[in-house]
Amino acid sequence: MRAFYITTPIYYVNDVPHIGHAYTTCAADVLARFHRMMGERVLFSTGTDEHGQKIAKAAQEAGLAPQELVDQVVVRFRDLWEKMHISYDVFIRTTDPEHERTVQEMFLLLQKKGYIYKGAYEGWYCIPCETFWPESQLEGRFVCPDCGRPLERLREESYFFALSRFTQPLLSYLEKYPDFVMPESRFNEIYSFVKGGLKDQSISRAGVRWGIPVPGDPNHTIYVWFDALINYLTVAGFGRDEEQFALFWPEAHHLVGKDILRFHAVLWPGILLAAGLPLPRRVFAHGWWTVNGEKMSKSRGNVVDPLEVIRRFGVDRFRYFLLREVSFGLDGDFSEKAFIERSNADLSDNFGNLIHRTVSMVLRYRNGRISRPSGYEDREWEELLHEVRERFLASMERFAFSQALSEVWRLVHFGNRYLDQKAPWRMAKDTSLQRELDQVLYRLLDCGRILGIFILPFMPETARKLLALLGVEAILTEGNLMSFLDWGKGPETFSVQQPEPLFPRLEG
RNA sequence: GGCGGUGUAGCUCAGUUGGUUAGAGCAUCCGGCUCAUACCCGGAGUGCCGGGGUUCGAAUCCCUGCACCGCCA
Repeated sequence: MRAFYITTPIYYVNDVPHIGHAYTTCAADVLARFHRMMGERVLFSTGTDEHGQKIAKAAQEAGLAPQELVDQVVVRFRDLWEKMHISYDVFIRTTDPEHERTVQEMFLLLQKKGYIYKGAYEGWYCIPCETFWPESQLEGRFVCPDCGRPLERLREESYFFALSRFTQPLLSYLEKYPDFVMPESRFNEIYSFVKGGLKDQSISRAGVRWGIPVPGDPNHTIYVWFDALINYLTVAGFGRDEEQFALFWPEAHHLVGKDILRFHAVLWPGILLAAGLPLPRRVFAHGWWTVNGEKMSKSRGNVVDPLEVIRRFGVDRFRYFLLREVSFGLDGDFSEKAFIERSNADLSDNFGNLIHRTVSMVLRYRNGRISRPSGYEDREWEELLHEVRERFLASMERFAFSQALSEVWRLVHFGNRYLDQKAPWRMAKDTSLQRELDQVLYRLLDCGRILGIFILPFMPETARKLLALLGVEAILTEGNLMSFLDWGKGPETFSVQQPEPLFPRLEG
């Protein structure tokens, strides 16, 4: 049985969840649900990154112990994922003992293999912020970019990971697997970055207490990114569950924001190569959301709260908008106007209304029951579905969610056009056309059933409602839905319920 | 400054290896329908950043100019 391992980054808990977190996690959820729908073994993980100086400082300011602070913020993430219908299998926290053990194990492994050495880290340091700043971020002015106070040149003992030794192996790997980093523009960036030569990476901090101790040298804690990246191994069962690890690790897919691509596409592969482990199948960097054309920031006060969007518009409208509005990988803009227009046009007018008018006619002309009539097959429908399915699958393979959805909507448009052309309301008045009326209505119900399957990964709640409306929700217990994605795979007799609009139009 | 990318309809974008009259959605205008959530269907449009080149043929390849974006320094 095929396996699929999909991860979100673990989110840093110095921030409460916003639309960016929701975006990545939603996309990961769609992939997880899609691969489950195809009958694969799926492992879907998300979680929180809880160590580091910033957390310790925030806790101190709040008068809490670091662990108390992170415990509080974690609840907000878990709560949002529940409300967004995120079907994660594992919620990992970097403070989990299991994870801390894995990180130390990896540290020891790389040390044993000779890829970790002790050296000194020299840079510009802000004493109040307790942060090192690389010269490239200082623009020639030696003041702290955070607080504006003067920096001091400081030298600190540190453990280093010999990343430079993996420049050539990583370059070869990128050449061999051009799909390793997606989209292509990001691949090019990473490739040229690696080509420029990699530097060894400091992977410990001497002054930071809130972190995982370096094995055998408790004055040092492990650098947050080394700590964080290894979460993907912890989840997969590294050093703990060999069977699970062998199944899922080679099938790992990482979804990341473009800001953290380099850690995932350079440092992380370096660590894995050093450890002698396979690299993930894919690292996909998606874009950012602006709000009403402006960058989202706390100081502007324009941060979109996903809970608020869900409360006002419903979870499936939100999920649909996130994945349909912009093509995955590009930046997008979130605005109420765009949200309402997208939702009304696609979900209410085209999709919801097609279902509604179909079911209404089945109720009106056939008391809600239609048996599969002979000769209901239709070549045009069949050809369209086969093409849509093929292109849908190809799009999903490339994480091209927006394209996948627009493929599905070709069926929706065809359904509406078909209804207009056939005009069943006229057939109903002509006793000689009763058989044809059955054929038309059955095709449309079957189309609704197939739409329900297609949208299941994207809008699970709506899919469930739709399939229940058509009386075919039993299909949801099937392990592999792919074989039901064809004509006539529905029941011998459709028995529909009284319809409520799936997506009432929103007032702008 | 180096490398990479983008520039297509009013707006957001798609255009596979160069091959008929360049597409989609939204917006606009006109017509139709009445099963439906004032929805849906049909039609009308307008367009390949500027300049030069290769070719029987260029949105697609090459050169150049301009504008914008990303990564790096």
